[in-house]
Amino acid sequence: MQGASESARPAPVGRPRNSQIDEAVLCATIEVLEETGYHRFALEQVARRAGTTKPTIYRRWPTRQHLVLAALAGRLGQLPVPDTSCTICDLAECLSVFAAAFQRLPPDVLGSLLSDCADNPDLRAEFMNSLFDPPRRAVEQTLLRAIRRGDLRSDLDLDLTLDQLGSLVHYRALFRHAQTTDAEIERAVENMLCGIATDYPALVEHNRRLSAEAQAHAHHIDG
Amino acid sequence: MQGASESARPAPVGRPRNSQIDEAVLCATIEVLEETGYHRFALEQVARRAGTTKPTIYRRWPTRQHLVLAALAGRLGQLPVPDTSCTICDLAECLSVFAAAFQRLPPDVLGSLLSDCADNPDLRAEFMNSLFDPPRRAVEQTLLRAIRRGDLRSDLDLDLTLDQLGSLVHYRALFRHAQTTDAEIERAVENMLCGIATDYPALVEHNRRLSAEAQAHAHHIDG
Amino acid sequence: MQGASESARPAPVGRPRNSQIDEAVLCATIEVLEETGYHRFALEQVARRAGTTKPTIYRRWPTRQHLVLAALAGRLGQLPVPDTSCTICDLAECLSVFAAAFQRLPPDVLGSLLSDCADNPDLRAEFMNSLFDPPRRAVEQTLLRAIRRGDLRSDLDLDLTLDQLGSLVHYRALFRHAQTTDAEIERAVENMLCGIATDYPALVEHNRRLSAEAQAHAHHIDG
Amino acid sequence: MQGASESARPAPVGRPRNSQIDEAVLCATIEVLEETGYHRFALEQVARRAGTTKPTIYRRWPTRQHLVLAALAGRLGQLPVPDTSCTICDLAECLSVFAAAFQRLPPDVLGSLLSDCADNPDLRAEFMNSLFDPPRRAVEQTLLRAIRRGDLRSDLDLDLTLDQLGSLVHYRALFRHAQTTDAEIERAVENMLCGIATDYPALVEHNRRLSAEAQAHAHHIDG
DNA sequence: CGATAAGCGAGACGGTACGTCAAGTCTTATA
DNA sequence: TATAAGACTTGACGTACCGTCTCGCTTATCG
Repeated sequence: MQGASESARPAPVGRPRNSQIDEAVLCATIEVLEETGYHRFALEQVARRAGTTKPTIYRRWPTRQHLVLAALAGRLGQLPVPDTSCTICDLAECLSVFAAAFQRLPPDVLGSLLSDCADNPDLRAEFMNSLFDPPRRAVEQTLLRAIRRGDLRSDLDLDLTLDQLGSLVHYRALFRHAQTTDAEIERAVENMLCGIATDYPALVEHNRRLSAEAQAHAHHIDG
Repeated sequence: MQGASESARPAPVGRPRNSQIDEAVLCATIEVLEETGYHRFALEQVARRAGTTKPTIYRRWPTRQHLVLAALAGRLGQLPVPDTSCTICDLAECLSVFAAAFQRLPPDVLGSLLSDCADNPDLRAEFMNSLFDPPRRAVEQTLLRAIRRGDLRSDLDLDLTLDQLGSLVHYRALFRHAQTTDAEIERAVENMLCGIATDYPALVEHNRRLSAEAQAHAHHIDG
Repeated sequence: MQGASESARPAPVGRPRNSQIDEAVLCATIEVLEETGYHRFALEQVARRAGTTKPTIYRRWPTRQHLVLAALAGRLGQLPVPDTSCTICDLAECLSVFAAAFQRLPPDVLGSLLSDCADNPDLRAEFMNSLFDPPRRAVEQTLLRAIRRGDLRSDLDLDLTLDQLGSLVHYRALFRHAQTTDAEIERAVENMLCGIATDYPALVEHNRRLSAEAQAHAHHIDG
Repeated sequence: MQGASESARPAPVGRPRNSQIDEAVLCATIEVLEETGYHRFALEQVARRAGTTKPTIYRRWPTRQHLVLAALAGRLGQLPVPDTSCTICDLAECLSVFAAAFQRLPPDVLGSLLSDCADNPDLRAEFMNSLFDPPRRAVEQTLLRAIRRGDLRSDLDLDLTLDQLGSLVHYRALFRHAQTTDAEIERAVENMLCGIATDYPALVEHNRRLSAEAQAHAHHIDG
C-alpha cells in the first residue's frame, strides 16, 4: 500500500524529469573528471558531453560540488561489509574493498572537493557521509564485533585505530605515494594487531626510567 | 684577483631584488589564505595587501601554486628531530611537533594545493618535498634508529608504518575529523608498538583454521 | 510545409541578445573616445559606463577596433548624396556634409584606428568601407554624372581628383591644421573646376621651351 | 648681454655621452617600426637591438613619441626645393621628392604617431614642424614665387591649394589607397592649374540661374 | 481537450580572476 | 656622471568559467 505517498511527494505537476539525463550527467562528470582533473573541470564540458545544458544540471544539483559528490558516491556504491568470525580476515577484506574503490578515483579529486566543501557545513557533512565515513564505518563495526568477541583490547581508542587503518584508504588515495596491495593490507593489519616492537614491556620500562632521571635532573637544577 | 668568484654566483648585475617584498608577499599569502581559504584565494588580493602588484609576484614564483607552497613551507620551517635513546619518546615527540605545525595550517589548503599540483610533476615533487616528506623523514629516522637498536622488528615495512603513524599528521590535517592531542599521540604510539589484539597468536591460529575449512568446502563443492 | 521558412533567418534559438546593450555600448564608446581619446581608451571603462562587462562586449565585437569602427560608422550614418543638375552645388554639398560629419569625430581617432587596422586586411577593408569610402563614393558619383553631362573633361583621372577634393574631408580631419567652412569648400570647388593659373597655355609653352633647352644643353655636354 | 654665456656650454663634466648610442637607437627604431609597425612597437625591443637599455633611451628622448618623431624626421632629412623659372616643373618636382620620401615610411606610423601627439601641444607642434610642414613649405614657396611671377591668380587661397596638392603626399601616405607616380603628379598639377571643367563660365551661369529660381520658389512658398 | 506547469536546449548575461604585456621610473654596480 | 642591467609600479589586455536569466519549445497532468 502506497498510502504512505498520500501526504508524501508534492504532486508531480508539469513535465516530469527525464531520468536518463541524470545518468548521462553523472557519467559525463566522471569522464570529464578523469580526463581533465578537478581543476580544469568545466561544467560546460559535462553538459556538452551529456548532451544537455548547464541550467538542466543546476536544476538537479545546486552546485558543482554537489554534482561531483553525487557522481563519486554513486561510483563507490554500496560496498559489502564482511562478517565472518575471523577478525583478521574481516579487517583485511574491508580495507581491501575500499582501497580498491578509492584507488579507482581520479587522482586530484578528493582533495579539491574536500576543500571546496570546507566553508559549507552541510556540504562538508555530505562529503564526510558519502566519501569519508563508509569505509570507516565498515572497519568500525568489524572492530566493535572483535572487541565484543574479546579479540581486541577493550580500552581501544576507536577513532585513533580507524585512522591508523584508514590511512591505507584515504591517505594513500590522496597522496598516491605508495601502492596498496592485498599483501600490504595484510601486513598492516598484522602491524596493528600485534605491534611492531620486539619487546614492548622493555621499552616501557626504559622510558619510565628515563623520565624519572629527567625529573631528578630537573629537581637538581631547580634546587 | 677576484679568486672570490671561484664559487661565482651569477654576478648580481642590475637592480637587486627587494627582499622585503618576498617577505611581505609570503606573509600576505598566509593571511589571505587564512581569511578566504584556498578557493577564493586571489593573487590580486595578496598583491594589494603586500603593497605590490601581480607582475612582481609572478617574477618570483611562476604560479600561484609555487607561491602558496613557498609560503606554507616557510611556515613549517625546520622542525627539530629529537634523538634520545628512548624510542617511545622520540616517536611521540616527532609526531607531536608536526601535528601541531600542520594543525596551524589554513584548513582547506592542503587538499586543494595537492590537487593543483597533480598534473605538474615538478610541482608535485616540490609539494611532496616541502610539505609531505619532512614529518615522514623525521619519523623514518627515528624508526631506523630504533631498528638498529633492536627495539623494533627488523622486518618492518617502513612505508606502511609511516602511514599508520603519519595519519595523525597529514590525514587529520586534511579531514579535520578528530583532535590530535599529545595524549592521543602517546596512545597511537602504544597501539603501534604493542598492537591492539589481546592474544594475537590465537587470532592467527583461528584464521588458519578457517582458511583450511574454506578450502575444504570449496573442494567439496567443486567435486 | 515549412516552405515559408525557406528564406527564413537562421532561427533565433537561445536567449536573444539585448539590443539595448548594443546601443548603450556604442554610445559609451563614443563618449569615452571623446573624453579620453583613442589612446587611454579602455574597454573596461566603456563596459562600466554602458552598465555591462567586457565579455559581453567581446561577444559582439571581436576586437576593440571593430567596436570603435562600428561606433564611428554608426555616427556617420547614411549621409545623403545630393543630385541636382548643378555640378557646382552638388560637389559643394557633398563635401560640406561629409566635412561636417568628420569634424565632429574625436580628434585622434581616425589615425590610430587606421593604424591599428593596418595588419589585418579584413579589418582594414572594413575601415575603408565604412569611414573612408562613403564621402569618396558620393563625390565620385557626382563627378561621373557631371562627366556624362559634359560638364567635366572626359579624360578625368577620378582617383586623383577625388583626393584633391577629399583632402577637405579626411586630410583635414586628421591633421586639423585648418578650418573647413562652406565658403572654403566653394573656393576649393572653384579651384578644382577652373584651375588656379592665370594663363595655363602660356605656362605649358614656357615649360616646353625649357625642356627643349635642357635637352639641348645635355646634348651639348654629352657631345 | 649674454655674451658670457656664448661659450658657456653646460660644462661637460662626468662621463660624456656615447653618441654612437644615439645613432644606434634611431636606426633600431626605424627597423623595429618597419618590422612590427607602430602598434606592437616596443621600446624594449629597440633597446635590445641597439645594444642598450630603456633608461638610456629615456635619458635622450622624453617619450616614445619623441623618439619615433626624431627617427622619422632624420630619415626625411633636408629635402631640396627646386627653383627654376618654370612653375609646372617646380611644383611637380617638389611633390615628387616628398611623395617618394613619405612612401618610404612604415605604413601605419604617420597616423598613430599623429594621434599619440594629439593631447600634448608641444609634441604636436614638433610633429607638424618635422613631418607635416616641410613639403607644404616647399610647395608654398613655389606657389608664392609663381604668384609674384604672375603665373597664378593673385587671390589664391594658399592653405586650400596646399591641401589639394599635398593630398598626394600625406593623404596617400596615410591611407595608401592609390599609387603616386610621377605621371600622376604631373596630371595632378595640370588639374590644379587649368581645372577640370570643360566650360567653367557656363557652369557658373547655370548655377546662378538655379539659385535665383530656388530663391523665387522659396519666396513663393513663404508668401 | 485545452489550460497549466514544469522540463528542456540554447545561449546571453553580469561577474570575477586569470596570467601576460609593455610603459615609464627606480636603484644598483661599473666604467 | 653616464651606462648597463634589471627590478619595480601601474594599468589594461583578452580569456575562461562561473552561476543565473530569458527565450521558444516539448511533454506531461489536471480541470
